[in-house]
Amino acid sequence: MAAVDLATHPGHLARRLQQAHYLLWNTMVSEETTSPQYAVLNALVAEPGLDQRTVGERVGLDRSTIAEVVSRLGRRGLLDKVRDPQDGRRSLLRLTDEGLRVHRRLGVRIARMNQVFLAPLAADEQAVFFDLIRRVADAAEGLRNPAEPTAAAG
Amino acid sequence: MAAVDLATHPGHLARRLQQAHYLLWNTMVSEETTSPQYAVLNALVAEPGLDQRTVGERVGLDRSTIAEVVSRLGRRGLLDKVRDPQDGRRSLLRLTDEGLRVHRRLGVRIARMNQVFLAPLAADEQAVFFDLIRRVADAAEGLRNPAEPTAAAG
DNA sequence: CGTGTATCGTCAGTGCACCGATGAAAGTCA
DNA sequence: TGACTTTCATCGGTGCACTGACGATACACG
Repeated sequence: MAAVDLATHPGHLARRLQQAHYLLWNTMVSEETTSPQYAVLNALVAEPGLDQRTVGERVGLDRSTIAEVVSRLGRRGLLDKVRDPQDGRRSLLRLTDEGLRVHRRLGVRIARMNQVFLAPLAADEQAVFFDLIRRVADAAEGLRNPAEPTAAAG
Repeated sequence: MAAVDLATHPGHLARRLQQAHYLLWNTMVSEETTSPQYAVLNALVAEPGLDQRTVGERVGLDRSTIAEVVSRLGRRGLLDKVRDPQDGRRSLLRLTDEGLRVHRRLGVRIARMNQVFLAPLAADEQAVFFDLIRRVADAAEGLRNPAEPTAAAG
């Protein structure tokens, strides 16, 4: 009898939070376009013509995963993918008109969903919620990327 | 140019948080046993002989997923699975000695990992972190399960 | 008793997410 | 110029997570 309470395990809570979001997205936003797919569309709205690897970095997807997501978006005609003539290793990505349209259409629905998702928290609590999660996620990612040697690094 | 800041999207943060945890788990806890698998082991330590569906409910996994997780744990000899003689639809689960051993061994490593994971937050912030995430996740799950009609439901 | 309904587990299909290996392209340096 | 190293994309493998459909079992009602 040495069972622990999973509610005190941040990893378990993180997984449940993500599942909850997945369900809400599926019902309130879209059944075709997933949240990671939207993140890719959004990155390409901000910076058209970005290369695939950098897009992955922007949205937090590794090389294998971004390749699959891009492949699906391409199959649906939401983006175009061309080899960089300057650097034959890179794939440059650009949204199609349809891709732009999908991105714009989802924006409204996502805003509505976020309201529902965060409804249990008061406004000031929502700010704390964002801050705490971001700090934990950033720190954990920092453990992976051994810290770029900036000027004042020891 | 109508790109949004993904840092204001709770779903995106939830995904990044979970990925960060996944990486930390992989390096600090175990490469064989995943966090959901541990959750199942833990549920069976608390309540041996539970049926498969209820275990899934306890740890937040749907029927399909719990079936796969249980299958992997069974293949590794960490639990036994028998048909309920009272109800032929149910599968009853029970940890083996090896399953108990794995659960006990991981406990220490998980505690260490949680410390590292939550290190960026002060003690009182950690409490808030748990509270906010749990409230959001619970509420979103509640939207799915239409609320059991308790005595004072309207 | 028999028919209809609900529940449990499984299976097929889709999608995210990681690792490690591989091959192509680019850059470095002797 | 030729060999070494790095970087990017892809591929194969594993695992989590959901949906929808299916068969078997159990239950409830007439």
